[in-house]
Parts: sequence; structure tokens; C-alpha cells
Amino acid sequence: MSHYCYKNNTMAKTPHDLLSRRERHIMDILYRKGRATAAEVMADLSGSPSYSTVRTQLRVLEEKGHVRHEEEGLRYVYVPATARSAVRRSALRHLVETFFDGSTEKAVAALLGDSSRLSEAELARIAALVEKAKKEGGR
Amino acid sequence: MSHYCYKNNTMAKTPHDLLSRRERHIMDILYRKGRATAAEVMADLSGSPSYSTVRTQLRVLEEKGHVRHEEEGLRYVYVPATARSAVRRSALRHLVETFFDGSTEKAVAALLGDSSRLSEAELARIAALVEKAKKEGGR
DNA sequence: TACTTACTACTAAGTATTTAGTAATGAAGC
DNA sequence: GCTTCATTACTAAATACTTAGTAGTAAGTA
Repeated sequence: MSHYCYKNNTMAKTPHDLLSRRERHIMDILYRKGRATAAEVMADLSGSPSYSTVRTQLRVLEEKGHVRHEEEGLRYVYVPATARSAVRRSALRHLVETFFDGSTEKAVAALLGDSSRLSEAELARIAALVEKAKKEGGR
Repeated sequence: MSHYCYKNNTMAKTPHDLLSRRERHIMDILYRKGRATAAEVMADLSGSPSYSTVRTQLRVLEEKGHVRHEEEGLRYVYVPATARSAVRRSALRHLVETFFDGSTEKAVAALLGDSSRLSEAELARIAALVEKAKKEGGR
């Protein structure tokens, strides 16, 4: 099993790997929404934490450098400190390594497999992307 | 932003969501390897934890029901309690919601985008899958 | 049998996370 | 100016996570 190419103890450390459970949930919410106030984050968290709990956590995340805030009128709007595109890339990579034996093909297959999620138009655009990738010459 | 379809506080709870940081790392290792001894898990963990630390954590994970062990000769081999395919599905789903605005198409595009990772043969097989999905009639 | 090796279980303490209370601030309306 | 509302910051305690020591067991070997 496992033909992924990392050696022991050298798994790339993404910010996500360093987060505690709650912190991860909060970051996920911020990445989904793009930006959010403490109240919005609170609304999306499970377990009905108190407002002050959420605020504390956002402050801690800011101290650790994972989040920054912008003042908007009277209140703070929180934004992830790391670009979504970067985190997304490493998350995808991690998923492929962990659950698809490092095979991008298997991951694509899994996404296509649930084809009820894809419209004809989407499938057509995907087909075009595959063609493009072929022309650019794969590996 | 965010056209994902979950309501507040109803995000599907996958086992993965309930795990602490270390526990998650350990589960990832087990999903990558399929099965592993304490020593193997230890070798793959960052931060050089002691053997006894890793054993304790595997025992805790077992108590919580995330892992089970098989006795193989004298020692234990640990295996995830939840089928890889199930965890994989929800992980993929979560990733699409969090980083691709709920769009499977965008996720596929990101995977194809890094086409240096895909061989011609793989691209050909993916093209065939797209055709198949089209025939089965998308959404 | 006594010694070594390779494991396991139990236990306790250190550290980090998570929680939420209380107080402070500033704007808006009366 | 005083009260209310919506915010924020600070603080302390409870809980959970993480660590690793010590001791026990069984197999193999001299």
C-alpha cells in the first residue's frame, strides 16, 4: 500500500495541521464564507458556544497569525490570514495522499462518480479541461 | 459567496470532525497505510513522540471507537474502525464545501489544473469517465 | 533458570484548549 | 446627560489533550 512520496516525518506542515479542533472549525467557516463577524462564526459553530467564547478564540487565532480582522464601523470582520488558494491546494494534496493513494486520477474519478452532482454543462466544461490537459502534455 | 446548502449548526459530523490534532494525524496515517503497528505510526508522526505516548493515544482512540486492533503474533496491528471509503467521501464533500463553494466542477478543475501530475493514460481514462457520466445523464 | 528483547497496560503530571463570566467602550435615542 | 444596545478586552477556571514514566508479560536464548 501507500505509494505516496513523502518520507517519514516530512509531511508538509500546512497551517491547518497545527490547529486545534475548534480552531479548525472556525477556519473552515471563514474559508467557506470568505469573511465573517464573530456573531456569524458563532452561528455556524456546533455546540452553541457562547459569544464570548467565540470572541476569545478569534483573538487567539489572530495572535497565532491565522486570522486578521478589519474594523468595519464598530465591529470586527475576520478574514483568514493565508490565501484560500494556498490552503486549498495543500488540503487537496493531503486528501489525495491520505485517501486516494496519492493518485489524482482516483480522486477525479470519485468526484465524477457522484455524477448526480454535475450538470450537463459542467460535464461539458470538464471534458474541455481534460482535452486541454491532454494537449499541454501530461506527465 | 457561499452557495453551499447546509444550514447553521447542521454540518454533517464525520468522525474526523471530532478528533483532536494528534488523533487526526494518527488516523490519517492509518488511512494512508491501511494498517500499522504502534512503532510504524510513531515513525510517521512529527515531533518524535515517545513510543509510550503513541501507545497511549492508540488506546484512547480505540476506547473512543475510532480504531480497533488485531493481534498479530505478539503485537497489535491497528486499523481504522470506519471504512476508508466512507471517510473519504465525507472528506471530499467537506473539502468541496469549504474551498470550492460547493462546486464539484471547481474541484475537478483544480485537480486537472495540476496536469503535470497526470499521465496521458490517466487523462484518457478520465475522459472516458466524463463520457460515461454524460450518458448516465447529469443533474 | 536467568537474562534480554519486544511488546503491552496503567498512571500521573504538564500543557493546551475551551469555556464563559465580568468589565470597558462607544454610538444612538430619549 | 443618562440609559440601552452592541460591541470588544481581559481574566480565570474547567476540561481535554498530550506526554512519558514505570511496571508487567511472554518469547527466545545462553
